Amino acid sequence: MPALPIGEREREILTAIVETFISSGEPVGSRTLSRSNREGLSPASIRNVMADLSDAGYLEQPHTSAGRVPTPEAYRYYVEQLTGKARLSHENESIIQDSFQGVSDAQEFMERTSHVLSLISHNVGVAVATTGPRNALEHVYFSRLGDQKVLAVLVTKSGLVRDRVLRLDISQADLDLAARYINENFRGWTMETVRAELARRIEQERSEYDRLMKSIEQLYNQGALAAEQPAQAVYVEGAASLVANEQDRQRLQELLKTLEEKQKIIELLGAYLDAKQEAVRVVIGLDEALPSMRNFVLIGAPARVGGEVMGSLAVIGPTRIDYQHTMTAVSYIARLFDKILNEAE
Amino acid sequence: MPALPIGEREREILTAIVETFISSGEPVGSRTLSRSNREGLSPASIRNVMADLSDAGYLEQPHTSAGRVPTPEAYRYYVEQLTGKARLSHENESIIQDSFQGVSDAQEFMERTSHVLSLISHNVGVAVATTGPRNALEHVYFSRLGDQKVLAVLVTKSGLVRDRVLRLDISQADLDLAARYINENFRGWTMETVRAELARRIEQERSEYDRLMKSIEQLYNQGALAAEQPAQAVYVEGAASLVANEQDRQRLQELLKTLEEKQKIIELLGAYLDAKQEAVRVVIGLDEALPSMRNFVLIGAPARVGGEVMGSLAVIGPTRIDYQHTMTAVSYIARLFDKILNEAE
DNA sequence: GGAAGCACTCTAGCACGGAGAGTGCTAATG
DNA sequence: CATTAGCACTCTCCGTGCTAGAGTGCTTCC
Repeated sequence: MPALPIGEREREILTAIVETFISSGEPVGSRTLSRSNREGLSPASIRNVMADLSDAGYLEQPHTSAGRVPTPEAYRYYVEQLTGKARLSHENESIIQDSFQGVSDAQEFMERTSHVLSLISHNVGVAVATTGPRNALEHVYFSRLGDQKVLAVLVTKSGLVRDRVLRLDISQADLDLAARYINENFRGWTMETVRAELARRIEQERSEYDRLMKSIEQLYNQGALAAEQPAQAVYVEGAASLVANEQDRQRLQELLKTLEEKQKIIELLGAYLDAKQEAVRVVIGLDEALPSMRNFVLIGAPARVGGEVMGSLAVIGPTRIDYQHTMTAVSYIARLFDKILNEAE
Repeated sequence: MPALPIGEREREILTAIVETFISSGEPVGSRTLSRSNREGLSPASIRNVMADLSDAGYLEQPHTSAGRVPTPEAYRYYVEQLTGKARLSHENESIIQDSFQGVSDAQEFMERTSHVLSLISHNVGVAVATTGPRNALEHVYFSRLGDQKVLAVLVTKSGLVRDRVLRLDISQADLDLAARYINENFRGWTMETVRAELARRIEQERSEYDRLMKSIEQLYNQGALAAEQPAQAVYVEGAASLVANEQDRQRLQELLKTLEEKQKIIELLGAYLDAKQEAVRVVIGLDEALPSMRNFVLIGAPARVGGEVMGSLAVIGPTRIDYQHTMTAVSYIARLFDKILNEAE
């Protein structure tokens, strides 16, 4: 694959091919391109450039007498040179405004986000609300449910609620003491420091017989304070749109199956959307993370509140996606998230 | 459609047709049937019976020279005459045992249920956990999250947790008083009586200036004690299996879309699975409730704990579904639900 | 360097025809 | 008299052959 110095003409033709293919879905021929190209180059000249772009690995031909199709490389190049200055359309803006009307907690925001993203992008909208280790503890809350069972509720500053039932046999009085101890000592700490500090204290006081610490240790061991993602906080919507884009039934089936594996979706977003990045990220070709998602694209961003990552949102779609508008929508919603949840606290 | 007195021979042939069609998916011809039929009737005799069954509305022909396909009427008849004595296969039994290992709350049970059902039936598994008005209150719990926001957590005896963020400005002290009042007075009551009684007391003491009652009224008005279904407690899994069964892409798309509308799924189950019914219910033809589900079938049962309905579970699939095994699995899981959650309380 | 012309390649779509499966009817049969 | 064998008929499915169309690469000309 010889490196090609991409000049103005090459750039123009490549973006034209990408855009035409995105909107038509069919291999782009030199004739078609010559007609739409404003400089009025002849098909033959375009063919020359196309041949070069093929050599350089930007274009592919399904078969000898077909037009050209962009490779992942071409999409990457295309996305790179997008200005990113597009405004959200009025229609989409009002969809978004309507959808987030009255929403005030992260959980609910994320749920709507997946819906809105799938609506706007006509693809799969994904949103994950993370009860991450960096979230600040608001309080915990334990309640005996019956023999051997304790309900643990963990509330973060941001209003995320994580509940789980533990198999433990501790009296309500002891549970109350434990909750009180944790709330009084650790309110406002991040979950990760709470856990670390608790582990330390448990270790330290193990020698003495301390009823309180013993309850706490049991609760701790059963994961009462684990802040990982509860499965139901992954929202995926718009699977139906895959039907229109994927011809191969076998693959369609695999895709749908993958989308139902929430854990994989969490990993996918986790792998590509890191906390540091500011803007929208576009990942072309998801096969590294998920083999079934070869040829798929992720357009996503972390969801932050005042610098703290609270989750992520993304659109998953075929390489043939409207990059510009989707990126704009994702970035808009990510900012909206910060705004709405900031004003709340 | 003349009524046909269905005799032994008709019954046998009809069930044979239904079973053959379910397993092959292809129109059943008289020859095929004659071969598999143990009585060894000739194709010609079978044709006579088939003609009668067609007249009576039990069979249809895609075209003149094709075999016969059962009508919804035929499926209803078929299901009716099933003995229901089938045992769960060992394989399925161990799938179920493994999946519900360590599960102890309703929410989690339901989540797994949708998964297991889709796995066993190779169709769409659906489960809804209802925080119904008949659930008994364990306790409520309010926490101020910041300006104007209050987190309300409602826990039922059965371990269902329902949380929501309310827009209210009440001090934490007042919230604590309100929670305490409710917990002390109403613990163990059903949500519907709690709400009724609270409404009564609020009304009664409206005249006097009572700070406590005023907080409670605000909380009440904002729905802190509303027990309706939160959207995320609907679990749908196995959409991928539709791809294999539905040829028409247009319809496939509609189906997937419908499955994402949780509200519709809740209504669907609500409409067909009522609390009184004991056993598994089979509904053939869902087009009344959901037009996109023409030709689809629901096999479901309410999920009870000690007589109290806590949700419902069902398999949704094409008319060409393995009724016997699916019914067995649904009924088994419904009983398991009662067992697991009973032992818990 | 760009454009025009031309031979070549590959696919999509359609008509055609035979094989196969299934039916309904009628006449023969135990 | 119910059952069956036989037969003519119908309809789909599938492979074949053909054509139109789109697109390419290469060579030649400006």
